[in-house]
Amino acid sequence: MTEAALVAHLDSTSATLTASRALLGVVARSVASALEVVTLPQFRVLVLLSASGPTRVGTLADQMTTLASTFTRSLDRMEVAGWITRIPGPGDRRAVLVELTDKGSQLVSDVTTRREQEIQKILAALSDEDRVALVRAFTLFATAAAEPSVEDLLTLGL
Amino acid sequence: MTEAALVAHLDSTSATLTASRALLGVVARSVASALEVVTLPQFRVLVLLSASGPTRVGTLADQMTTLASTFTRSLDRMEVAGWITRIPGPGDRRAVLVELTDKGSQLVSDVTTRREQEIQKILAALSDEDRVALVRAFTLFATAAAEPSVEDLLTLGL
DNA sequence: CAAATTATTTGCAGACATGCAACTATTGCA
DNA sequence: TGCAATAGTTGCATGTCTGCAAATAATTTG
Repeated sequence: MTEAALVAHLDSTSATLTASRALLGVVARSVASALEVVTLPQFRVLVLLSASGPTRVGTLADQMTTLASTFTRSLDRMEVAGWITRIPGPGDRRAVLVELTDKGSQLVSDVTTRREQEIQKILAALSDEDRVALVRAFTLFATAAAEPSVEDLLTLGL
Repeated sequence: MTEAALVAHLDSTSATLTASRALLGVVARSVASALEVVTLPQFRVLVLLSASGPTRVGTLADQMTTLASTFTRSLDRMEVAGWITRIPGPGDRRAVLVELTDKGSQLVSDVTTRREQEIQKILAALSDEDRVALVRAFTLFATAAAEPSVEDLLTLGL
């Protein structure tokens, strides 16, 4: 690698770090309001349900990397609070499906909406030309990066 | 806004959201290992200390938006675990400064290092030309996004 | 100098998550 | 049919965070 290329390399790393911080700010702000009414682990459950629809207790517990016993009790609290409901599993009568209530669904979509709105506001500050360049750059990056796993994203609550 | 511009706008939002997921995956993976040895609130404290150096108990408590009483006890645990030390405040003998131990400092820098390494690996897959475009685009984005506040970043632990 | 203020800690109480072990209900296999 | 495996819940114990009120020590103000 030439020296110029090396410098560009370091430069791009730092620019990426900065962008990641800006992005985290957006994410954090969008989630903040939800975290006033549910805990982070609970919000993660809501996000999983929002993405996958009604899911077995055990499956969710696995995805959350918690013991079933822990998870059952967390579900108890979430059910009392009205974020989810338990419905009998189809076929296997041992299984229990967890389903988002309207209220739970709303909470997740509020967060998503807020996030999208803020990103649009940011993008609105750019010229059409810059916006095109940005889309290309983000796409390049996303392509080069491995698709993040569910667990990875859940670490941060989304 | 013309219809075409509107479409481009929505398009860039979705591209940004997609890339943000990749970027967040990187951040999440970098933090994950730390969260095996400290809690999220504790890691936030370490990050604050890492950024600002020795800081008063009260100042930290404010930044963490927790009561001093809660915070004192959290510090107790962190001190026992060896992440921080308390040193007498200079001048005011009521004050107590919190300072990172080498161990605590190391934990934070491990996370940072891991994140930088992964970003570099991703960027290495790009051509020099693309990398330059990316630096410019990410910088644009970070600039257009308001600088995330300390509280915003702390919401998610960094 | 005495009184009010400030910085931190401690007492007390509650909510949530975690882990291990035991228990119930239901399935599936021999 | 009978017994092992599976899905989920419950008992019990612990660790962490959170909040309010009161205590302690040191500083500042009148």
